Amino acid sequence: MSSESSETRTRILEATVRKLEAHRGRGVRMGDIAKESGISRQAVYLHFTSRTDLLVAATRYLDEKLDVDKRLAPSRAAKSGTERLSLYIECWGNYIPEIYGVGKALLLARDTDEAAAAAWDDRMAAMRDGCRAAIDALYADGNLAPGWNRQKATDALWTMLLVPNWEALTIDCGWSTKQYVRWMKTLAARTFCAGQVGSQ
Amino acid sequence: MSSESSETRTRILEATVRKLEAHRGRGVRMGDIAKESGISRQAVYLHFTSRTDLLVAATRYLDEKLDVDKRLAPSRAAKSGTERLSLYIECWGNYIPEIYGVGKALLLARDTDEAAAAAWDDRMAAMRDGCRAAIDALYADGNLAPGWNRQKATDALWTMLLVPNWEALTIDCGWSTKQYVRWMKTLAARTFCAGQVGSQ
DNA sequence: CGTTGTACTTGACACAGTGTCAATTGACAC
DNA sequence: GTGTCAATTGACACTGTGTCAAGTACAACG
Repeated sequence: MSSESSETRTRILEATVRKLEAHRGRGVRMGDIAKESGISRQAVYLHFTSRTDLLVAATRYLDEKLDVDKRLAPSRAAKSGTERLSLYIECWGNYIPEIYGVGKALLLARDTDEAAAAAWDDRMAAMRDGCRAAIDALYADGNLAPGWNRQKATDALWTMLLVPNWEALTIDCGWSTKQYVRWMKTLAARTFCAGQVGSQ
Repeated sequence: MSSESSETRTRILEATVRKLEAHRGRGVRMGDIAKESGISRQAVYLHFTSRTDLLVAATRYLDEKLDVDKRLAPSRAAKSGTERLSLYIECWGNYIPEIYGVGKALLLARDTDEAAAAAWDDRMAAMRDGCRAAIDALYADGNLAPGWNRQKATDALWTMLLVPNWEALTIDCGWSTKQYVRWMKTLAARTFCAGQVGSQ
């Protein structure tokens, strides 16, 4: 059911993404999505078994559409750990605003739904892999700042890059995503790269 | 109604705090709280107009019980900006785990309820005041690291200290609160204090 | 042409949780 | 005793999710 790709299914996914984007992931009901898709509420359930199922599918759909892998390529091709760290933050930082609505909805569903929690955790685990790869690259260069081991450094970097921090700085404090990215790069470099001092 | 202080009211608040603490703020229903208080569900509504009203009251109750003001005294009495920053982080960092359950419940209600959102924002605004005070003290000493203005530094410090970061490091990554506090102090000192280098 | 299958519609309904309402009980005070 | 106040009981409205059954529209196929 939720694995095939029909025209209607895509229309539902498009509508879901649109609605969630528009409402920042909050208060979007199955009926709203149905209306936006131009079909009945029940028809949505013909394609997705539950709200969570739909949210998860929408996340995957968006990932595909935005081509995460392609975006990550530069970071993977980096010549040094320092460069890799910087490029990874650049990539992820600019990705957050694009998935924010859908992500937020999943994050909210997380608190009542086991499956949503798993899907979100999966997502965060993937992001964590990127963090670990950057830290490992730094370590391989002998450039991981003293006082860190790879595990703890990965923990700290992963936490820094979590969505709520982007949310706080941009939505609550009014920073632009560009400012956010710039700051995170500086902070990470200063924190994890040996011999780095750098000012803001 | 929600302003007087009867014996039953206190019992409800105690029960609420206990339940939320035990379940980390998730999935606690009005009926559960009533049962925990040893009264009927409807009786709870005789004391609190809504779930949100109860949550907000529980937050205030807990604040009073834990005596926030007293805890903040050392930080306020600090002799230097650097010390103030450190003591503030110490205080807040150790406070988070004690209010986590209730805070989380409020944070979750925030997404569906206007009043809960306002209550939480209030709370965060208070925390932000503490951040601003620390940054101002640093600035007054001429010790705010170059590249920062007070506004942006307050934004950044406030974001660092937000609950989700504690949540990620302790609950998801398994750090102790002690480790968390130590790291936040180091990070903040290194980031905001002029001439500071410091290792982990 | 009729048959069959598929996608969708309509409307009813079960379920959980919040919040409301009305009638009742029990205790204590005057 | 009578009044008052706190609490109880049970019914109910409302919202949103998810299910179910019957019906419709349409295309493919004999």
